[in-house]
Amino acid sequence: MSATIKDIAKIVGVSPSTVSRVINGSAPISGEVTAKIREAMRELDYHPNARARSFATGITNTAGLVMNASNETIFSNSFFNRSVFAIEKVLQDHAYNLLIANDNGRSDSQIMDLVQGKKVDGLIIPSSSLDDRLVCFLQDAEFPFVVMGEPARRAREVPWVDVDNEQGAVEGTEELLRSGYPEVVLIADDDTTVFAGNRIKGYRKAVQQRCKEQVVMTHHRYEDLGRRLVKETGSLQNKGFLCSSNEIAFYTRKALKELGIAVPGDAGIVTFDNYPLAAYMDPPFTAIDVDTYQLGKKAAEMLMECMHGKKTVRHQLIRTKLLVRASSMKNRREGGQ
Amino acid sequence: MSATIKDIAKIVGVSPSTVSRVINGSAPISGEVTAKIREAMRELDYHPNARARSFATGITNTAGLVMNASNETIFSNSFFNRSVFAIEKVLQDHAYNLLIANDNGRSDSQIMDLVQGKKVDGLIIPSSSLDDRLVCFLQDAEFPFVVMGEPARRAREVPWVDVDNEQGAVEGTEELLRSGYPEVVLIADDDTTVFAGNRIKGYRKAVQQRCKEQVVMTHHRYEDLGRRLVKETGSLQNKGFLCSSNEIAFYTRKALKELGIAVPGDAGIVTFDNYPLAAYMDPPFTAIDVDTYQLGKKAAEMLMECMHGKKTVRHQLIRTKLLVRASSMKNRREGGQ
DNA sequence: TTGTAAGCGTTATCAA
DNA sequence: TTGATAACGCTTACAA
Repeated sequence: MSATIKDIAKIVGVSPSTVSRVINGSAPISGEVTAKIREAMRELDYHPNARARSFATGITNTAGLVMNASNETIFSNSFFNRSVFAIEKVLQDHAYNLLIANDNGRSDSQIMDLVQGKKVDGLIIPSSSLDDRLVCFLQDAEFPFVVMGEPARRAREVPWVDVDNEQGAVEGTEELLRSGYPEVVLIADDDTTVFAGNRIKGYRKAVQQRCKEQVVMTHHRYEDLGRRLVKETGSLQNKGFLCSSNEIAFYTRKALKELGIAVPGDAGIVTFDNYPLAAYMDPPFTAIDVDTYQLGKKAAEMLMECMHGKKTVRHQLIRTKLLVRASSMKNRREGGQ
Repeated sequence: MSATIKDIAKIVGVSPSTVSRVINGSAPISGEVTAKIREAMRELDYHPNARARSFATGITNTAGLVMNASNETIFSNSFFNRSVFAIEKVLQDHAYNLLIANDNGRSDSQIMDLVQGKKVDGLIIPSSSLDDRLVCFLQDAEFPFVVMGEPARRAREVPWVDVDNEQGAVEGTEELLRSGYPEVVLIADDDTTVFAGNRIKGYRKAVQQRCKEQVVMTHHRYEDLGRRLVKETGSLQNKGFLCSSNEIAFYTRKALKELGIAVPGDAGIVTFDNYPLAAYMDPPFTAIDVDTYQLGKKAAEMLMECMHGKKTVRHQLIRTKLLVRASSMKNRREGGQ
């Protein structure tokens, strides 16, 4: 068996509490005793038992991250990866561990189990996993948590971090207008999610009075996109397309090609999200990039503050960054890398 | 404060141990008492304290997954996501939790901390994080662990799961030969990693006697790829290219285009890995798909067995699957989806 | 600056 | 089938 605090105490000839105090710096101990204890710890290769410690203190030094795997997009998505990396880093800097749980959507929620079983001191939860019942539960328990993504309900009373989708849409739209496409069309899968709503809001803000609003919903179906675009917005010549995903952008570009409309030149494309896909398209897509590392970082930092009882900013938006590539230009410039 | 086992005991008028036995089914208890205890647990909304339990039993019911973030590719990579999802699922089915730790490569390793601090009962470690020192440490401690990816050293004495890169290379090569490209060239970033070595091995096995071996290393540099290919292998006409990554495949395709060589038709491409990128290329790339879900699942299952002391298969290869798309065909068939 | 002793919630050992 | 009692390793009043 591994050495315990008692073993150290015995060897040095002090009480266990003294050893504990040296380990935690929780009380002043004479230099001499401290040195002897340190020495003994090294000799016995002593390492504090985190289990025992967390049991004694009531603190686990662990935060939980909920992933929502019902949402398949998480996979094609570097979102999760970078966020996890960032979260882990922040936690580690505070000597916290990261527990990952999957929200299987069942009622015997794993999320509640983490709280009730006292397995974690705080939670980071995707907005897709947040329902009223869970919010009530967490609030009743006064349990620290942060939501990733602006939630559809109770957004005011719950702390969250999100990407500034509105700003991203504004910048994407303006890029197309600025490049010389007088009309900009927003193409999204649907308008039911909060993030889609925010993108539409930003788009509206940007086109306001400069051109007419044209929003097309794909409902996740991309065959026949060209014809639908023509039907809903008229000629595609000289239009800029603000696409809400790389996939939409791909099918838009394909539709335009089939209709003999050059990109860039005859039409421009800007897409949300910057997966490797975007840069490798022909032409490379101008993208509204989301810093998911930052998103995770902010979420973790906010959670750390919550767990330590600090009253702090409750909502944070991460700015997007426009990566200008060929697809949004107006005058075709071939030969660029 | 939340209810404890003692509260239940007091209400029902039994001893705490009896309550514990009902909870764990660790000894036969009369139906009547059992019912009363169950009832009381419901009434007080009792949930066992996992911390206390793990302290008492010495079992954390938690497994650790090490991620190696020094390896940037992890990000563009659905690898990690799907594997994590699978691992979490297996663990959850066994009532285990998943702890994520980042290997920061420093000597005060977080990995060792998990073991020494008794935070986890077992570990899943990427081969990139495995060095001799760590292996010795884990073996000395007789600590259960499984490696993801065949390790470069000590492969025989350590349990691991990996993708069958050799088989994948065989199938990819054969697809190109079968399609009618008499010469197949393998393009890889380097030959220093185990997985690259296995791919080369598979490629060699497949071309053996059917055509001459032509292996080109990019060393992660892709400008000028066309010229280098010509220089090292001669005319690119009628060649099949087995690319070790989607990125290589992209640049190969680009180079061929610039040289006026049609894909498919004049040349064929098969790529390892099936990121969204591959399917969205023009033409869509035939891909050697890696089931990372399966990889994670097997790793977790193997770990569960290790943790429960079962002697079991120590090495597992996950078969790859060839997804045939347009890029490996011989006769151009346009118009297909 | 240090020691004593209680306590954290659960399980496990021994008796009954 | 049940109950005492100790034990798990550490922290933390309270005393000294």
